[in-house]
Amino acid sequence: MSNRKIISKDIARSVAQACLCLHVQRAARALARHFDDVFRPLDLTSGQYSLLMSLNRTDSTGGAPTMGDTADFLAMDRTTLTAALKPLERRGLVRIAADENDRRIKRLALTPAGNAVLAKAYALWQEFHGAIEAEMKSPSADAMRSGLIRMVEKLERGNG
Amino acid sequence: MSNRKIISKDIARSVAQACLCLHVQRAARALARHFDDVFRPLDLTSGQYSLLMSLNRTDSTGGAPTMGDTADFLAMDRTTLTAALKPLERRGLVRIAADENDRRIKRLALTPAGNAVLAKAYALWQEFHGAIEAEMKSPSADAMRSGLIRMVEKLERGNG
DNA sequence: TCAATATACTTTGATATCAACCTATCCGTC
DNA sequence: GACGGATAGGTTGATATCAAAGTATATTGA
Repeated sequence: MSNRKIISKDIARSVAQACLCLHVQRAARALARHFDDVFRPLDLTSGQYSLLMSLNRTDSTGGAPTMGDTADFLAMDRTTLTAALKPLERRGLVRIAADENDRRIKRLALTPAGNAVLAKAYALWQEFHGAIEAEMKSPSADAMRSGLIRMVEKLERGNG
Repeated sequence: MSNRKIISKDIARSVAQACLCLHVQRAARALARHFDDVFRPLDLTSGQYSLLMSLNRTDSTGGAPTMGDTADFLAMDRTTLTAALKPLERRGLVRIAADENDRRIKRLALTPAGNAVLAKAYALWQEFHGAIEAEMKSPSADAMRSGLIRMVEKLERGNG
């Protein structure tokens, strides 16, 4: 008894109800599939949409977003971003250029083609994202979103 | 003006605040990294933990969980599950066997080794998951979780 | 019976994800 | 300038993710 080596079905049930990891991953997969479908006419995934949209930002100095900057914003490993940019650069949607003053830094920018695709994707996003929020009723979506944001802040602070 | 082809920084900012896709993916990545760290001593990822824990269930007929059954539970594509099981089966943590009556169906089960690893992982999970919930204050974690669950239900119902 | 359809799962190919390790550049100090 | 440490990214290898197309088994209907 004291040296319990087997997880009972009751424990498994309670973990399945409580585990944030499980529910966040489930939601991530279901949402990604949904928006992958939405953006399929543009040959864009939901992750690529978030990445392209994130390039309309400035870094802490007001310049174009950098690799590290963007990876932090997306709560993504820097090496994941390197890989994720490759198909977008290959398609000519994103331009990557070394900073003039610090050759270590790479600055990311949307090309005109990237901007055009993003504008079309934004129209789709508005339609389908609005539908989801409407179905969830706003307060519930808001509570979920603020919980997610707070959780990421706390998780990232630890590793920072 | 009417044929706007460029996403302004203002629009990008509002999308970044509102987009559930972005915030759920961010949270999924941050949480996965965190629990990957937690489970690293057991050479287990957070996703593998959820998968192993999900095998302590019964399908709709009361039998051992099947592939499709488990994929649905995790809101995961069936082909993803096929791939995810391979390292676990190779390590001898999971056993996969064709159903006696319907050879199409594969039934999944934890091996004794799988159960032992899962029991150790569960102890770690309790400790670190409790800490996250405590930091978030319970009502906020609860609101987030129920929002996520409701969202997945609605998303999966559509595709069914 | 047997042909058509449906169901359960697999394989392949592309992208996503991260850890571990590596390279290039900058900065401070001597 | 040269060394040492710090910073910014890249590469490799393993797993995760899904779509498209495929295989095997079961069911249904003529």
